[in-house]
Amino acid sequence: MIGLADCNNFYVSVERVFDPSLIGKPVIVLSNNDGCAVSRSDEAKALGIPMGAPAFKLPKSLEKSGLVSLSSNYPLYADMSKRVMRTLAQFTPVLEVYSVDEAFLLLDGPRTDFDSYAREIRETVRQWTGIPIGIGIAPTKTLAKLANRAAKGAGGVFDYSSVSNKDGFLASMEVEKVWGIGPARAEFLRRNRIDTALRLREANDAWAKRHLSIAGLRTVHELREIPCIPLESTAPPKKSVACTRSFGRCVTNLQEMTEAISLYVSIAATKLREEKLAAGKMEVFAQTSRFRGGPPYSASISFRLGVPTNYTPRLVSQAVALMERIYKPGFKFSRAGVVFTDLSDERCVQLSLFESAEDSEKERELMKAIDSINRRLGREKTFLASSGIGRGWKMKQEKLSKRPTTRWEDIITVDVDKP
DNA sequence: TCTGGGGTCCTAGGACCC
DNA sequence: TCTGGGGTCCTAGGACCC
Repeated sequence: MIGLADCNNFYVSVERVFDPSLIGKPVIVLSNNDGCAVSRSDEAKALGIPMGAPAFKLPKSLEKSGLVSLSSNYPLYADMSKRVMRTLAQFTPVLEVYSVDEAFLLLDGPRTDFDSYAREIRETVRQWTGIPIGIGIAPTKTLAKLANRAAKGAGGVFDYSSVSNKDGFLASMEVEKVWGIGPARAEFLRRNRIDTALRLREANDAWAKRHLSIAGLRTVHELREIPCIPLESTAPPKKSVACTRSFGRCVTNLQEMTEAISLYVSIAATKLREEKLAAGKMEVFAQTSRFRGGPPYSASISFRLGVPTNYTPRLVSQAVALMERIYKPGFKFSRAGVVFTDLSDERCVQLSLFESAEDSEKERELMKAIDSINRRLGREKTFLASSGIGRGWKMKQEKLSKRPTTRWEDIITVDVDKP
């Protein structure tokens, strides 16, 4: 049996832990630039504020209702998320952290009274962290997600396996409530008279595969209590790392665009290093706003990095060059970003210098970078393979190692671009 | 009239999730 | 004036290979 634990109104609940005066009030947490509502308390939902509502469009009258709008504080939410997950982990041998506020738990164990066990888990999380959660229980992940929705109106815990009228339960669930059915598929399904989870469960396999893809067929099977989506206790390695931002105002010159992309690249490169990853490919994009007037423009360009790297200076100068290629004067830009893909572990890293190799300060910088890589790799020596190394480098090179190597993971290449 | 067949790899775009 | 950010997976189609 699988449990899905989900934090209620997570960001708002975290804010309430640190400021209890917010309890009982309508509260929303806003996205970057205080753009739109990304988390709402029950009281805010009752005022009719939809998910994603733009803050500037909220009627003034809501202030009179006591609405509190907070800027988001993601490091705080990430920290609280860890605390909640650590608590949940005490109750299960297999915990899959699915998102910042959700986790699947394997409930097969000595306890078979799932409902009271889930209530115990729920109460412990509330006592230890202050965060209210709901738990849905079912034989498959997809059904556990549905059960979790039902838990909201059932005292925080809902066990699908103990439901006597399962058809009735599934018939009461609209098809877009099913995990994996988004707006586009829901509209398609409704056109084909499939408007509830029950009707989707009864769909023809071949038809479902043709129109909903293999993932949709899995969803159908999961509704039939056939597990198709396994629990994954260890997170698979990341396939991309990104930093993208909306500006909050129009940007109409290249200078600001390159400044923005430089910042985003350094943020994303820091993430790479934190995860001990190196990127093999970088993609830079820039867009105009789809909400504002003016001609629309959206462009992206990708660049293969040759030897993977997470070294900020090299990535920044490359990203600036890419931005210069896609930027077009005359457009009002509202968004830009960088996405790193083709990730590998950072044993294979390219460093780069953009000043003269004879510059002693730059030399020290590079040696520091190599030292820090060696420390992270738990290695005494990192091998240096490069062309274009000036006289000043010969000695350092020998100091590093003379051992020949042919394996990529032993190689750090150093580009020395003279000004 | 009639223009192979089978495979891989890459990319772009769409859909979905929180 | 002001409309989020970071991910994953799937599919179709093109380039390329023999």
